[in-house]
Amino acid sequence: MSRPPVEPGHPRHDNNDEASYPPADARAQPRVRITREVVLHAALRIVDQQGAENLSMRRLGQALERDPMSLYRYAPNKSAVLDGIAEVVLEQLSIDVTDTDWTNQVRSVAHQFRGLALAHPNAVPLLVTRPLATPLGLRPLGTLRPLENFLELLIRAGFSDTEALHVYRSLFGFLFGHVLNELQEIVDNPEETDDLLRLGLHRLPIREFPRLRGLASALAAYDGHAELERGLDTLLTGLLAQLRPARSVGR
Amino acid sequence: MSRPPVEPGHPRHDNNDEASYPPADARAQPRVRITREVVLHAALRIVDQQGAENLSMRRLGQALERDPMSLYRYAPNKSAVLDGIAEVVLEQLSIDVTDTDWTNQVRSVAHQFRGLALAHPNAVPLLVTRPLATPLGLRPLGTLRPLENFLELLIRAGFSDTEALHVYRSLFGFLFGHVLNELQEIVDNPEETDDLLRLGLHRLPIREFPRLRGLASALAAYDGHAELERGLDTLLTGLLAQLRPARSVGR
DNA sequence: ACTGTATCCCTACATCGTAGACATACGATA
DNA sequence: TATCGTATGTCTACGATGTAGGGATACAGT
Repeated sequence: MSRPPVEPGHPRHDNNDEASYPPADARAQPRVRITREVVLHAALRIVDQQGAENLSMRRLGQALERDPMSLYRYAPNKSAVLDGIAEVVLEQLSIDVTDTDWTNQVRSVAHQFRGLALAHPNAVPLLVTRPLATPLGLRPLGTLRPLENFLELLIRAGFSDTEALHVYRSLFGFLFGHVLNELQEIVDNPEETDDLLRLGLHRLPIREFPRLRGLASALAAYDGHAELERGLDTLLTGLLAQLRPARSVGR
Repeated sequence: MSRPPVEPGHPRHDNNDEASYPPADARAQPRVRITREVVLHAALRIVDQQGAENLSMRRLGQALERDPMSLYRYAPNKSAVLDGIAEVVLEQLSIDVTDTDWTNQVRSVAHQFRGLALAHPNAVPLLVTRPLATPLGLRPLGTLRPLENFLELLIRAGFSDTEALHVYRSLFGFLFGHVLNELQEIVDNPEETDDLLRLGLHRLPIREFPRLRGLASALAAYDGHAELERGLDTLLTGLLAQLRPARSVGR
C-alpha cells in the first residue's frame, strides 16, 4: 500500500495530533481494505461530525490513512463523493413492495426518512439539493432505488403509472419540506431555559416582529413526530380524495 | 490584479480582460455607489448566471470593479453573503395582511415563491438550506419578515397563535418540497426529442428499473404549476378539516 | 526477460477565504 | 492652517482546497 515510502525505518505516526477517526485497529501495513463504500461511509462520518463544509479530500484521506489522491480511484471527483453520501443515506430506505396496504408503506417510508434526517442532520442539505445538479438518469443508482421500489409498490396497489408518480412526488415533496422545517427549529444552546433567549428571538425588534416573538414558546414546543403524523394524515386523505378509489387510509 | 500600485492620477480601467458585468456606465472614479444591497444583488446575479459554487469573493469584487477585500465592509464573511442572497430573494415575497380571505394569500405566497424559485433556480439551495445553519433569531431580518407577516395575516383571520404557526409550517414545508421536486425535473438537453434520452433514463439497467424507465413520458410531462395547484387544494382542504372552523377554502 | 496495466504516492498549480499591514481621504479640533 | 483620529480603500501574504500530471512500483501475460 504505502507506508514508509521513503525513510523505511520510521514507524510513522503523524496525523494523530487529532484523534484518529477510523477503526484504528490494525496499525500495520494494509490497515483497512478500501472500497467505494468505505470511502463514502468515512465521508458521511466526517459530515456527521464536522459538517459538510469541513469535508475535504485531504481530511477524508487522513481519516482513511490514505493519500488523498488515491481516493480518486473510487470517485471521479469531490462532487461524486457528495452524491455518494446522499446515496449511502438514502439506500437505507427499505420498502416492502408486497405490502397490500400502500398507506402503511407511505407511513413507514416517511418515518424512516425522518429518522435518517435526524441521524444525519448535516447530510440533509446534500440529500435535498444534490439531485438538483444531476439529471435523473445520471444520479447514483442507490438514490433511484427507493423511487423505483415505491413506484412498484403503488402500481401493484392498483394505481396507474402517472398516479403512482403523483403520489411519489407528493410524499417526497412533503417529506423534504417537513424535514427542512423540523431541522430549522433545532436550537444550539438548549441549556437556556427561557424560550425567547433559547431561540435568539430577543434580538428581533419588538415593533417589527411582535407575532414572532409572541410565539417563542409555541416554536420551542415543536414536536416533529406529531407534526409528521398530522401531515401524513392530511396528505393521505387528500390523496385518497383526488385519486381513483383505491384502498382506505389505514393507520 | 496589479496596476501601477500607486499612481493616483490614473482613471483606472483594468479587469476588463473579461466583460464587465455591472451597469458599465460611469467609467470614471466612483463607478457605482456601493452598498450592502448592491453587493448582494451582484452576488445573486453571479449565482444566477454561474451557479452558487462559482461565487467567490474575488469574482464578486471583480463584478463590482472593487477590491475583493473592500467587500468585507458590507458583509463580515462569505457566509453572510450567502445568507444575504437568500434574504434578497425572500424579501420579494409580499403578503397582504389585510386580506380577509387567508386562503387567497396562501395561494398568492405559494405562486410567488414558485416564481422566485424558477427565476433563481441556482439560489434555491441557499433558500432552503441556509436557515439550517442559523438559529431563528439570528437570521437576516429580511428572511423573517414573510414569516411575521404571514402569522399576522392568519391571526387576524381568527387563528390562534399555535394554529397560525402550524399553517405556516405546513405551507412552507409544502412549498420547499414542491420547489425542490419541480427543479429536480429540469432537464439540461431539451433539444432531445425522446423522453428516455432527454432524462438520461436510458442508462438505467432495465431489469432493475423497469417502472422508472416506463415512466419517462410521464416524468417529462411534469407541469409544475398544475402540480402546485393540486397540492394547494389538498393542503387547504386538509388544513380546513383539522383546524377550528375558519373561513372557507375559496377558489 | 519484456511489456503492458493497474495501483499508489508526490509535487505542483490555480483558486479560495480572509488576516494584517499599509495608504489615502476626511471631519473635527486646535 | 496644522494635526490627528477615524473611516475607507488597497495590496500582500498565508494556509487550505480540488485535482492534473508525472513518476515509482508491482504484477499479469507473453
